[in-house]
Amino acid sequence: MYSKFLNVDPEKQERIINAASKEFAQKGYDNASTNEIVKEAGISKGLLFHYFKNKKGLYLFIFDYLQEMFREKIYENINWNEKDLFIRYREIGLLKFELIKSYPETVNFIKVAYLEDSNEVKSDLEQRQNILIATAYQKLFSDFDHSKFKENIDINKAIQIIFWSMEGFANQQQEKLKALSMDQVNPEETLVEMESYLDMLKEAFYK
Amino acid sequence: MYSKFLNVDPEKQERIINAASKEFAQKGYDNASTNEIVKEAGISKGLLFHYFKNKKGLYLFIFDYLQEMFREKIYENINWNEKDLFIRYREIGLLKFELIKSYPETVNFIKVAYLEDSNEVKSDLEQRQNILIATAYQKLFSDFDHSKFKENIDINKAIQIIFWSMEGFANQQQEKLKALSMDQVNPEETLVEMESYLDMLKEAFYK
Amino acid sequence: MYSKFLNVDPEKQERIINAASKEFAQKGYDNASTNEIVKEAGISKGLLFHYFKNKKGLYLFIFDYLQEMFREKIYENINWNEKDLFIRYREIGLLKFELIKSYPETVNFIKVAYLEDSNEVKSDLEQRQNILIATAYQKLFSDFDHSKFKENIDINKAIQIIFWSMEGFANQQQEKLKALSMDQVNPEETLVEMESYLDMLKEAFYK
Amino acid sequence: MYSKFLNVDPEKQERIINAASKEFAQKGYDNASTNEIVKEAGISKGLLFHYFKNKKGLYLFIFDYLQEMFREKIYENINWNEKDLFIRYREIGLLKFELIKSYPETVNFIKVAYLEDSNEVKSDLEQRQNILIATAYQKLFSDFDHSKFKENIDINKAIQIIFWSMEGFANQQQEKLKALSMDQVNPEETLVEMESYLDMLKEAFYK
DNA sequence: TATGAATGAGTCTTCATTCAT
DNA sequence: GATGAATGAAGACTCATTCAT
Repeated sequence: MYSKFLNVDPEKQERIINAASKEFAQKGYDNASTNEIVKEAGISKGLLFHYFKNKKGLYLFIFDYLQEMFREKIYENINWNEKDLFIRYREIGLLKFELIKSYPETVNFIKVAYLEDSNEVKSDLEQRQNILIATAYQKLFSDFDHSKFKENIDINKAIQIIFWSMEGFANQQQEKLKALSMDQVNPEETLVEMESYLDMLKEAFYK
Repeated sequence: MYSKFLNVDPEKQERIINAASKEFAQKGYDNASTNEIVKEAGISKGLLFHYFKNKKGLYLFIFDYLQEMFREKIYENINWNEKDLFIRYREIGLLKFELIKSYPETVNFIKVAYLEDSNEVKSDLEQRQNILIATAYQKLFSDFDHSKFKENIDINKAIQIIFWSMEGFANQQQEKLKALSMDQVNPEETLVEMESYLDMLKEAFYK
Repeated sequence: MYSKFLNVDPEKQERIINAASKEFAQKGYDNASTNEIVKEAGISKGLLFHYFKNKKGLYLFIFDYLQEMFREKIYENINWNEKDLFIRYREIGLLKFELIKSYPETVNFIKVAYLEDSNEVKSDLEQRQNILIATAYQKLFSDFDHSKFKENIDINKAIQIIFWSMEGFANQQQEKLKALSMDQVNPEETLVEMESYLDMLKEAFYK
Repeated sequence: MYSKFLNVDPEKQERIINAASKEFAQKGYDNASTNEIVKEAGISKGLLFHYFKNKKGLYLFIFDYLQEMFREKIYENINWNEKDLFIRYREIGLLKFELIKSYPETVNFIKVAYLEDSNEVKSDLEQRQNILIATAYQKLFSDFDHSKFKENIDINKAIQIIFWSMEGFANQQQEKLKALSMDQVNPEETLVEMESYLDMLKEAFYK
């Protein structure tokens, strides 16, 4: 499918991926300009379409490529034997922080893609997201040791609340990041704050 | 500012507001077409720009107008004397449900506006949202009776967790709504489910 | 449908019709450039699409417009009471000559349109041509006085032969015209030659 | 000129000729895509231009090649000793029918080439067609026995009328063919109808 | 000989905005 | 106030042709 692209000079591949993910993340699918992408990547108009056939092909390639990259990072960095929910969440939080620090543009692309509502790519994205949720996501946010929860509560609902809280916390931190530069943020502090939330939830739902 | 517009026949005002909010909600700022708006509203191209100067002016007017409308609805329907957090959340949940049922298009506009990332209006929207959060929002989600909380917990963090949980729940419900039509949803059921989450959180954080 | 266009300054209408029919006649539908048309007509890119929606709309408008123009000329200049086939063909030949002299570009457009095979407009053209053949064409090349034909021949086949001969003659003359300029052609001579063919066919098929 | 091409594997030559003639016949010179041709022929982009220098070179080669092929078929199948015009036309009609049945794509290419009006190849084609008409064509449609014609008529004009009638008939049959598939056509019937026209013309112009 | 990546001018079409009426 | 004709830059995408390998 994308064999043409995957056979070219890796440095050029990277330039194109960076240019495209940045443009798509900033402007969304419809308003991203292939003109801008080729200008930024330093390639000709025709070449982009030689590689990807059309704008949609480029977008979905970038999506798949980055998704896969993050999936790999996650697989490598999560201790799948650990079944304690709170320990897992600490790991996830730490990893998320690392990823944002290392690949800010691309993290942003993936995040924005979940909100993309251009008719042109909507259904393809939804399909991909359903697959993702049914696989990696599932594995990441379930399969916990239930024996540690208090006995008189609905465990699935408790897990939901923890999930929502962590998402809320992450969004809050990202909002802060927008205003400040990466350097001004103290990762230690953020992680300590996250832990304090996790501790409150542990106190609430664990025996 | 928009005095020209506000002096015209109210029925025409409504036609324009409806046409514009629908178009913006469906396509986002950049992809919304002023052509479509004037066609739907039954007015001429020039008149729209006579009233609002440019597309951005129209967008921000619509945003302010609808925001204000919802603010009024909220003020009228919330019992501001009630300081119990969980009772307040029940009221908010109920009200949200009513609003979605009565003004689906406009609720959608406001919701989408918070995700709008067109460079053209981004900063103006952020400014408005900051103001909002500092005023109405603040009032809605704070000023609670702290005496009912357990004594050894960080009350502000508990309030955050409850807020994030309710946001997560609302988003989950909206996802469901997308697939189903409004009629197929059982409001009773939704509210019961919401209450069960609230009860769990109450158990966790109240004395 | 094309009311926008039909309401503008007739001189501008003419410029656009001339520019478009010339471009389409020379290059065919697909290869005609709307860029060239607007340049030649002295209007902006957007205006053309304001009038005609798209290239196809422009093409079909031009086709209908010119077709109708020629239809009117034919109706005015043919003596419909005359039922003698050979007198009718003399009239048609004379009229054709006049039209080519007065509207060389547009005659060319119509002629080329019958050979157009772009998928984009093929079916629309065929439909129009079927209608035309079923109406004007039919009337022009049928309804003759059969009593003057020799009795032992197939009259319909005789009429066909006369039709094909006149078409062949007209094409031959147009080929000559391409090489020479209009001025160098002697209309008298052409008409005399045509008559000599008609006389031979009359001798062959009339009593 | 095309020595590079003529020295390669004949099977590959054939693949290229078939692919190119099909594409050109279907879309005309300008809209034919060299991309499609190389894809269909199973060769690389560069190789096509290595053989033929450019698109025009390819087109004219194909034209000459097919023209020559048909010229040979004609020479082999026409009885050049027979000087009777009507017998010759019967032979030609029969041969045309055979060729259309055996080489539909390539016959189509030649036919369409005569209507080709792309500026890029127009003059080259016209030149070739003039040469053709001055040679093979001349021989095919002239050099008849004049002694059989009625004495008081212009024999050259009579020959023209017969030529135009046969062309008209052939076009009429091809129109029919477009609607129907080749299998649905009854060759017997077509030839009988052709003969009836020839008989009428014979009656008209022969002693 | 053979490949196919690379080019960039050209294609039609849409758009917010202006301005004479 | 109200109209809608007019603008032209920008959009995605295609194409014949070249050239390093």
